[in-house]
Amino acid sequence: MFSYSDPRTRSPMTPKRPKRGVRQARQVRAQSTVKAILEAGARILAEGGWPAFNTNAVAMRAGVSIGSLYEYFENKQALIDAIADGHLAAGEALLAEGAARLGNITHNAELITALVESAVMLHAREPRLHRALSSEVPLSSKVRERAERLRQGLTGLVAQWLASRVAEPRIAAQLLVDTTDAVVHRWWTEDDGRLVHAERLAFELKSMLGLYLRDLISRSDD
Amino acid sequence: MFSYSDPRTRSPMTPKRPKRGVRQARQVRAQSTVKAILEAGARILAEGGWPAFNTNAVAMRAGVSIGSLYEYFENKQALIDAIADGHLAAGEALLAEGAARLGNITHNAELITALVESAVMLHAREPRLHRALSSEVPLSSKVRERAERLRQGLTGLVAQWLASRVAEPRIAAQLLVDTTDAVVHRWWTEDDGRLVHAERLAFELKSMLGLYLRDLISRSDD
Amino acid sequence: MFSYSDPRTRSPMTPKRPKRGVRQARQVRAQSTVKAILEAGARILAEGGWPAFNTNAVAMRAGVSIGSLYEYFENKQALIDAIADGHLAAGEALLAEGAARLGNITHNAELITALVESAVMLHAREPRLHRALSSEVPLSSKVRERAERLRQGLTGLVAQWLASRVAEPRIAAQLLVDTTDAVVHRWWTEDDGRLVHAERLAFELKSMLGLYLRDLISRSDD
Amino acid sequence: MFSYSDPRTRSPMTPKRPKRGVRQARQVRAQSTVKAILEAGARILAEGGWPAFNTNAVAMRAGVSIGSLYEYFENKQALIDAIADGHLAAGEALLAEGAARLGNITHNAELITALVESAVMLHAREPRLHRALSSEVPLSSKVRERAERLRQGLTGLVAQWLASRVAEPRIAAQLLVDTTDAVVHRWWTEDDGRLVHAERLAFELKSMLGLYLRDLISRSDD
DNA sequence: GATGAATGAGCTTTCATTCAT
DNA sequence: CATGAATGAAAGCTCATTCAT
Repeated sequence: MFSYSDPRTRSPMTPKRPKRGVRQARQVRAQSTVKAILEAGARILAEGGWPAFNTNAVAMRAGVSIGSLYEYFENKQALIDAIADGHLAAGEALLAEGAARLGNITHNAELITALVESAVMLHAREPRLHRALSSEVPLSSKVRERAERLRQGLTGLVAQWLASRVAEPRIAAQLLVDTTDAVVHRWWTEDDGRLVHAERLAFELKSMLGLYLRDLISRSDD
Repeated sequence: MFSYSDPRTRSPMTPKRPKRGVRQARQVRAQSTVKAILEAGARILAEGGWPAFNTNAVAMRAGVSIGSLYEYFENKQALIDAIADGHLAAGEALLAEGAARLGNITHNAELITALVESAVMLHAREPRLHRALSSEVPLSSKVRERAERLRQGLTGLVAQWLASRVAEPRIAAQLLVDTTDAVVHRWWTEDDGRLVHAERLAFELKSMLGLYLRDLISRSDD
Repeated sequence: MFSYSDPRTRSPMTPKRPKRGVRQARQVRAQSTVKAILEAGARILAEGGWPAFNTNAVAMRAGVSIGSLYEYFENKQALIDAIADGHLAAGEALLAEGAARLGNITHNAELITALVESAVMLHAREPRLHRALSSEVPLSSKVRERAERLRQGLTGLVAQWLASRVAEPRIAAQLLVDTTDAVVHRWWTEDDGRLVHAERLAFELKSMLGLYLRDLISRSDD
Repeated sequence: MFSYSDPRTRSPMTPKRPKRGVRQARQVRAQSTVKAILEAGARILAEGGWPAFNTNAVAMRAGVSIGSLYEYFENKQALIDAIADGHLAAGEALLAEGAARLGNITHNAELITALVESAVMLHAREPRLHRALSSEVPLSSKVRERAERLRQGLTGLVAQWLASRVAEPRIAAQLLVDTTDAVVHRWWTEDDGRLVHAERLAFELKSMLGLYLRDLISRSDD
């Protein structure tokens, strides 16, 4: 559900020691340090999972001293939260796009396709990192809430589209979204993406969701 | 997907140092010690998750010395594997039952219901333990393979039932099984089971799976 | 104000991990470990002061692993509190003795002498440790309260003796006690005990306190 | 015993790198920077004690970069020594004043009052800073010697006044000075100045010192 | 001279594991 | 066999100090 967030929303970007007269030149260096740390953290998480994720390893991998890491992240939790935040931002961007294009969607198939495609997009980019963040890593409640909000947002979007077409849009939306996300999640995380018949399964998934959706609409036509 | 495994498959059960000239009495005591450790471990995992799971805590909770724990389990990994094995055994039992009753199932709805009910059953018993084992805890490849085999077994069972009814039973079975498991997993692990509309959602899930299944069958009738 | 306390009052003596069926044999080993740690800590404090007092150094000096230290002391604070407690216990013992002998004291001079002698006794034993504990070391409020209670106890004892002799025993007692303690403290901690004229000064101190006391009594006789 | 020291004795005041062809303007700026740092340090020490005193915090509080701090103070020790020096200077000023007025003092009571009042004055201004400097903070031997010299100076002054009146002016002076300082110190540092009966106690202290002094004089009259 | 990002030694604490009793 | 005291590698984090800009 995720990629690197725009700096405005990223609080850990500001060092603890407030600096007066911050200069651009300095900021550039600092920005790249932060970026290096976040990327190193993400890579370590993707490669070795949570057990391999320790602050010294992240700092070393980022080619930065441990002190610098703690200059920009209050503690380990803040670091993983920042990484998760970056990952979530990609999902939020996708959601925003989806919201913009929602008006153009008229056919069931389009909705279903958009849903499945975006779920796949989200998982395909960094499957191992995604798995680590969504299961192994203990995220702060703040980040968990943000992820939940993202999920609610998506469900809301789908519910909105369904509103004029089915009797209980909320329930239907939740099933559609949960099924899509859960199934895609499983396919991409189990076996480290070495899934056989991925295309075929995605087709069947869309087919199943389509059947369900059509049935819902016909039910509410009565 | 998982009760405590039969002793035959559990290697750590046999103490490292061979015992000479001792029997029954000792063995009984050993059995109960092992059982106490496994239960303590499972309870700790269920209550505090992976972060709370440390060997000293498990030994203490089991009312056993840390030395005894290491007498029966080579290391921490062997312990969690044993706990996971126990959990898997429950799933395997359910699968065996299912296999036995498969012949009696004739209607789609029965299959779907059996599938969803058993998934719920598996998750409902110890949701926190299940979550811990299926995401937080780093399991050995051996255990992961056993879990995979269980999944394959279930998929195979469903595929077998479908074989005479649809064109591509394997693909269909995988979608049915994955969807059921993934969706139920999500519902039971998100929010610690405080899911709203759980009944309603389960109904819709069955409805969706039913539609898909009926469609598959009709497709292959052509 | 202080020596090593009797085990009954020393809470950190019990390891964190509660042990069932504690055996005597084991206890002996544990006791000596705890003692070694406390003594090492006291010596380090006495020799290098608070800056030199770090848990690794204490463990090493005690000939014990750092893990053992944390087996018996929850954290660094608990360790210094335990050391301070031990030191306070000596003072409390002295106070108890004093209380027992109070009835036998009839002359001013006896009271003054007892006061000054015990203050000296307390400081003479381990001047550097005493200084470290009473100024450099950040003690927990619990220990500070205990020290305060000890002081109050002594003041109370003196006040009690004065009660039948002077108008405002509480105020007088406080001045006597504070003066004695403060002056002796200064003499013993400044210059690391290399005080010249110590005897002479103690004599003068007693003389001064005696004059004050006699005056107080005569004042209240009017 | 202490205000900010005269620049002649303060070596760290001169920046390490010699400045060529620059004057006044720079020097003024440098002076104010140093002053800001010293004041920030004093305030931090007064508010949070030694544990809160770290160079980065001082620089920030002074509104100065950490680099600038190290431009003017070789290291942390030099900084705290400079702060202590400033504090000592206030005491030295008081001592100088006292020396000037010593000739006008003829009555015992005047001496005692001057002694106690100046002790109180010294402690009353910044009790927490005073406590921090006189106990928590590890001062260099240089500063400790300067403080000792101040004490000796005061004792010498009193001894000088006593010289024509008592037999052993040095001993007597030391007891008077030590008692005053020690007792006032205790009253002002214990309980952060929330002392009850402060007035009353000061009165009694003066009374006690006066009795002692009168006795000394009468003794030497014999 | 000033800045503040960067450094890394050093400190506290945890916990899997061993081994003497 | 059972015990639990002891171990020590490893991880999180701080802060005095440096140095490129």
